[in-house]
Amino acid sequence: MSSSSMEASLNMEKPMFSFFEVKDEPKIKNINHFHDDHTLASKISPQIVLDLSAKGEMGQVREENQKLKHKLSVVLNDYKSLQMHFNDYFQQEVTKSSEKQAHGQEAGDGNELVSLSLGTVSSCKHKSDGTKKVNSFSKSKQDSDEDDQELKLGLGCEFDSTPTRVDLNNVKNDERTHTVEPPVHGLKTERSDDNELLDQLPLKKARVSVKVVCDTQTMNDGCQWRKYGQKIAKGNPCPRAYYRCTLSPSCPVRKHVQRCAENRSVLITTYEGTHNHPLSVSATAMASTTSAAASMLKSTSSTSQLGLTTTATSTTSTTTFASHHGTGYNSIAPQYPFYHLPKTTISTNQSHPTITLDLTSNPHFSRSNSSTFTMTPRYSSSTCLNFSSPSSTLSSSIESNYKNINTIPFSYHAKQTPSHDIFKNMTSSTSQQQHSADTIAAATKALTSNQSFRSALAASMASLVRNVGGGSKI
DNA sequence: CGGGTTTGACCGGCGC
DNA sequence: GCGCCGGTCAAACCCG
Repeated sequence: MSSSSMEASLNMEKPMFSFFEVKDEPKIKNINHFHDDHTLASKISPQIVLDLSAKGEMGQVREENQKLKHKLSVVLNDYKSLQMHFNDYFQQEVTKSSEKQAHGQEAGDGNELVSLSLGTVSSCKHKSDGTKKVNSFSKSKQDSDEDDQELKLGLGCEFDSTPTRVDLNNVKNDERTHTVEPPVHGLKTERSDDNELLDQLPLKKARVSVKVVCDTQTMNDGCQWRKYGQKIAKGNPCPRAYYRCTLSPSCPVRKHVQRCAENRSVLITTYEGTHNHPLSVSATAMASTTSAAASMLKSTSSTSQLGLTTTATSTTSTTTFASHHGTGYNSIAPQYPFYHLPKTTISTNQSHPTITLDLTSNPHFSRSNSSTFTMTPRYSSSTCLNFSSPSSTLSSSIESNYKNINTIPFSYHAKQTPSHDIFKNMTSSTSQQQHSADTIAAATKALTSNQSFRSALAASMASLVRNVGGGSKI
């Protein structure tokens, strides 16, 4: 090996040394050695001395390199061994969870995992796809060992082509590659019989209606909408306005807004579709609310019928993983405790499975034994309180950071923090005409001043960084 | 001038 | 087949 090639080799090895934080001792030793040799240098040619010292230095470095390579191979072997054990463990968990869920759905109880997706038919089928659910579950479980009574807060987009077994190395890639909402056709083949309603309506997207008391023309949900039509619907003198999401040109999400015929102060906003782009925090809040509702729609669909009214409790045993559509931003959602939805109505009007969240009356939120806070506070006329104004600087300012965190920081372990107090404070304002900007500012202040919230947010960020960034596989 | 809104026309599903 | 109705399109219009 020539000296130049050796130098090249050394240059290549150097990063590894620094990676393993090899101390400078060899170098120091070499320097001393160099000095010793240098005393001879006065008698011998300086060039020869340099060659000798360099060769000696390289020899020691090579020796260290060999040791480190050996250590590295040992570490890699340990890592592979651990990974195999890890996979085996998860496969066992998969089996257990599948059995649990199969029994849980039949029995109507089950674990309290909720998929939060803005319900689409394509995602509905996952309800019966036990394996996928478990995949999602197990993946999220990496971040938390809590296995029950938790809620996945995602922005609804669920895909059906995830691997049928736990392959931790592939899951992440799968999520990232699913950028297009799968076609709704042919879904029936994969769905189980317990989802009769949606089986009967395989081509219709689930809808989520939100009824709020609102003085403004539309409810500010953090998204950006463009009006594309208006109609006078039968039986309601108030016109219905049609909007589509303009945050992304290809976003399929639409909503229509209509005032209640009986009570003009009540605004009925119906969402349909799933965002295929990152959302601001405020928009995520809305999406998560509707997602939870959509999930409930799915989970209760087997018993739903026209006019069925229920208070949303932990009725769902759905554990489908909700990842943000096509972006992977929400590839791993931390698990959160379940919270209760407000008064909820499920119907199949117009052949669309629709769930309505009635936020116009005091919802009497209750807390389950296991925790949780009520995510959906009562809306007042100052609607923009909960979901910021589209024009708010909050949304835009958060947007950039939020692109890395699509998991909603709106909900977190309530065991740690009575976060509903935040909302109580936020919603305690009785000023019906309070400007949204003021409200947003207050909300921002309330959130950012809450240490626990920040901690939860940091944990959420860390979780995503671990799983989305850096390419780490476990 | 570009982007959003308005509004009449059009289309497709559904019931009779 | 026909009419009703919800939903969408697109040209005209408006506004900053």
